Amino acid sequence: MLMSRLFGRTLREDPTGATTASHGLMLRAGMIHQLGAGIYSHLPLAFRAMDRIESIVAEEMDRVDGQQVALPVVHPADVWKQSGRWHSVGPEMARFTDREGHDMVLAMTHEEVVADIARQHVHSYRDLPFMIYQIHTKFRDEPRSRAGLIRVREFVMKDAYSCHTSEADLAEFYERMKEAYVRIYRRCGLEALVVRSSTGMMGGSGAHEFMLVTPAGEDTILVCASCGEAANREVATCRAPDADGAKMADLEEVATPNQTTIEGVAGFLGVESRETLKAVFYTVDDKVVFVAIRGDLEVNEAKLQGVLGTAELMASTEAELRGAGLVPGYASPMGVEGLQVVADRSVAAARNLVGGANREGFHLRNVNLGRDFQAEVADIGLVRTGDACPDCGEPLHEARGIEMGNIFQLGTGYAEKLGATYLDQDGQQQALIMASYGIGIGRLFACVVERHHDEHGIVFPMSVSPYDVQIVQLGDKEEIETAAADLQAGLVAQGLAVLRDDRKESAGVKFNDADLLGTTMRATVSNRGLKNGEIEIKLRGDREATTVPVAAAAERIAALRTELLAAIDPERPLWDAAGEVAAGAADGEAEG
RNA sequence: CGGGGCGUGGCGCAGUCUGGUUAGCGCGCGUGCUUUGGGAGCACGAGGUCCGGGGUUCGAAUCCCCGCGCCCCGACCA
Repeated sequence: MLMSRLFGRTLREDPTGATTASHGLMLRAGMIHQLGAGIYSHLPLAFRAMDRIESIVAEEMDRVDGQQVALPVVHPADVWKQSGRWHSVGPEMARFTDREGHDMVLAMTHEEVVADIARQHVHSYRDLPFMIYQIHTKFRDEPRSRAGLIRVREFVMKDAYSCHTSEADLAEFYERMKEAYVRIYRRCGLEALVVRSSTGMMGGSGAHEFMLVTPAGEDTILVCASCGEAANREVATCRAPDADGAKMADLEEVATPNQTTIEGVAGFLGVESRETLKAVFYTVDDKVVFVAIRGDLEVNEAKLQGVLGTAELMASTEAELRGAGLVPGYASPMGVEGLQVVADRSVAAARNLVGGANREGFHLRNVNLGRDFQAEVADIGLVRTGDACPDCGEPLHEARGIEMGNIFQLGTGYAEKLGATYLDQDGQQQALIMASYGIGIGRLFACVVERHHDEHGIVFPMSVSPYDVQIVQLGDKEEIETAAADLQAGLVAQGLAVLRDDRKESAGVKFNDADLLGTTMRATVSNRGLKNGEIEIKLRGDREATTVPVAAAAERIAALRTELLAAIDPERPLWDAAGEVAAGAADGEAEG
């Protein structure tokens, strides 16, 4: 490819609104073009990089016996109604009606479609297990897209689905997929931190996410550096606080005029916030739920959703509280009939807290769960840095991460709802046990750039570089052009993807553009070099260049590519992701 | 959905508060000459529904009203 013919233009300045390195660099390199909020076109360079990522993904999926398919982007709503997600999934699913007035759906995931296929193509345990995958476009009408390709509404995703006859078989395959995912990221030059995660709208029994640790991330993860426990904050747990052995003191009403916040009450009464009872209210199915937690802690709504068995948590309005017999700012579950009360473990462990008196302007001292009110006790606290690891008790560390992929154990839910069954060895009809696995290709690409760049531009790993080598020819002399074209032909003959900068631009412009685009290898053909019969070779990530005789250049560069690819060992960690969290890397500045 | 910001040649911005000629600047783009190892110089030139629609006014990029779009923070989220 000639640079003069390459579609897409480089920019000298970051366009407005680029807040992350990957977004700014992709725009400056002319790789992406925004059509609307969270909707991007991929121009040639991005397409090529993503194509290489897709090849890596496909190879690893094939390696664990996956079979590639193509599933529809537009679905009749029927299957979604059968699974229940037509109703349970919110406006992030795009819906429309076709000309006949039938409800239709733009695909955001494909569990239903796979279950539908399975119910017609899988009849016997002999057909199982299997895994099929596709690399295809998804649309999710996210409430808020951000940061270039990191969070978009339309995106290319590798989604895979496996079906099994037993939980044990699923668990075994799930581990194979986990390894395949880690290999994919390593082959793209990234080390993933595997964390436990929420099953979210997928449902099911367990899930993991693959995080790139970076301050540009939008998820918060908690990691134990000593035992390796790692979880998304949504599901993170910590050791329960030790029970306070103090004796229960008598209830005592105290006046707390105009003190409706934890800080206010604690300050007014001269106690610590951890000695108070925080009340939070959610309305579920038109009923107010009273949620109690120690005053210095926060409620984790994802965990609370699990306890309440609902996906819809709405903060209650003042009117709803009054309707339930509660006094906002001074609320107490004591003496309120028919109120569902959920208390965090911290409340069960504590003694003699300060809580509301359910009377305007008054609080109660020495409130104790069990004696003064009853509640369902659960772990609903938001875990923070320094909390004790649930496994080993050492302090947990907090960091930001980008979710590069996720895997879900779905169980039999989808198969049961859609009637995807098979006959087992005993002739009994059984529901398929399913799992699904996703990787956003564009986001993974963004992660590569996020992690591999410097102040001049992208520094592509060999495996992902849109072109293997960029030839920079300096000067417009005939022999330069000829030598550069010969080198290009030689490299192409060796099977390399070559970008040759044949433009009539100054050396500075060409070098800067080469740095910006990030092509892994650079070959400079210049008057200065040709005088000695040499061509200069430089890796984008290296400071120093080397020279080789013109005649040997193509072979040397091809060999270099082979070496660079061979150096990628998907079995070996690229860096210590957990240690990085413990070191606070993702709270401070970005990595190079 | 709540809060904030922005919308002016391809990109980055000024001008808007305080209405007043042909709407500027830098980069980029075209042509010519000179230049060619880290974002060259000179000259000439092209390129604009000032987001859209109403309104106020002798006169609107500028003031008012109603929309639309995009970005950021939060909520939410595979």
